[in-house]
Amino acid sequence: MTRAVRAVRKKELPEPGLDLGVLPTLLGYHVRRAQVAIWRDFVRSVARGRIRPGLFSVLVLAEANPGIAQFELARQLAIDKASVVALIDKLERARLITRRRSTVDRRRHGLFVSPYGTRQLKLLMRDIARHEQRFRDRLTAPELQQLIKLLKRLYD
Amino acid sequence: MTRAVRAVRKKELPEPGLDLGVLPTLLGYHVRRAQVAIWRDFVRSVARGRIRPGLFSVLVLAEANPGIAQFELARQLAIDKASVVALIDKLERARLITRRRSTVDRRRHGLFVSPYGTRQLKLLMRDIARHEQRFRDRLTAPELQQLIKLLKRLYD
DNA sequence: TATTGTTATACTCTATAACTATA
DNA sequence: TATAGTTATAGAGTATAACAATA
Repeated sequence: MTRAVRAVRKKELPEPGLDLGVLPTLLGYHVRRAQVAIWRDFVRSVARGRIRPGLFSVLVLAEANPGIAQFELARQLAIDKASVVALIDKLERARLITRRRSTVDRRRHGLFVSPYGTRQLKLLMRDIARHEQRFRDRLTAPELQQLIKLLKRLYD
Repeated sequence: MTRAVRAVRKKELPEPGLDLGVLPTLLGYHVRRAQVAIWRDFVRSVARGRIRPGLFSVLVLAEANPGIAQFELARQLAIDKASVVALIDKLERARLITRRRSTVDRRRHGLFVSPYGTRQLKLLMRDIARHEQRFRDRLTAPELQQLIKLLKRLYD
């Protein structure tokens, strides 16, 4: 490409400094970008990408609430109960969780983290801690508290 | 169900007050929940769900940067150039955007918002403003500025 | 009748690889 | 050789509808 053409292109086509228009004035834009940044770091650094944030949440909730029913998980994650089935299938195939039919209400399949799952969760938490730290390092302690407080305000 | 059974279930199965375990200590958890809340409100309230946040971003970027190339869009949105094609296809079918081959570099398809697209974007902005306002109402002006500043810190 | 879990199906958003046309 | 756009294909993640088992 000639020098003249390069000059023309500079005029005709927008280059490095892109105009973001109205986007930076929108709260949703910034929340989205922060979420994407954190999501990618999570996938890159936790369990070699084999456990995504969704599966991790399920594992934590099942560990904290032994015997939790799938529809309760669905409600907490704000997804349909049908969508939970695939998540649990995956965790069960990985031997991290077991379904046990409730003797009290036989429609329910209580979820229990296996001993192996508990051990794996402990290992996972080490990756998570490092992942978290990378973002906390960008904030002071009061800033972190303030940020969480304001985010809660958006979804509570 | 008998009264006795209800009592047993209360012991055996976790109910309303779910234990969230370690989740509330994680920054990513709160960012994710805020993002989901904003996303859902966007889909519910903007263009009757026919324009999602992704398409909206593309439209705004094309309007602010007439002739922008698809690979530049891809870089800005941090997605693959192949993924941009489907987005542009959709916007072109909706007559909001046109591809025009660059005369300078014939590999590039410059993107231009159509006059109709510009009008639609203006209408869209009214929905967006109301959507934004619903979340801004939960914060004071200084809190909003602080929140944006801290979110930027996470992805910059 | 209502609830819990499941299957079947489909849609959105994204990625990778291989291709074309241009540079 | 490298770049811009495209196609084909696949994999998450989600939804809806219909169903079986159970309450």
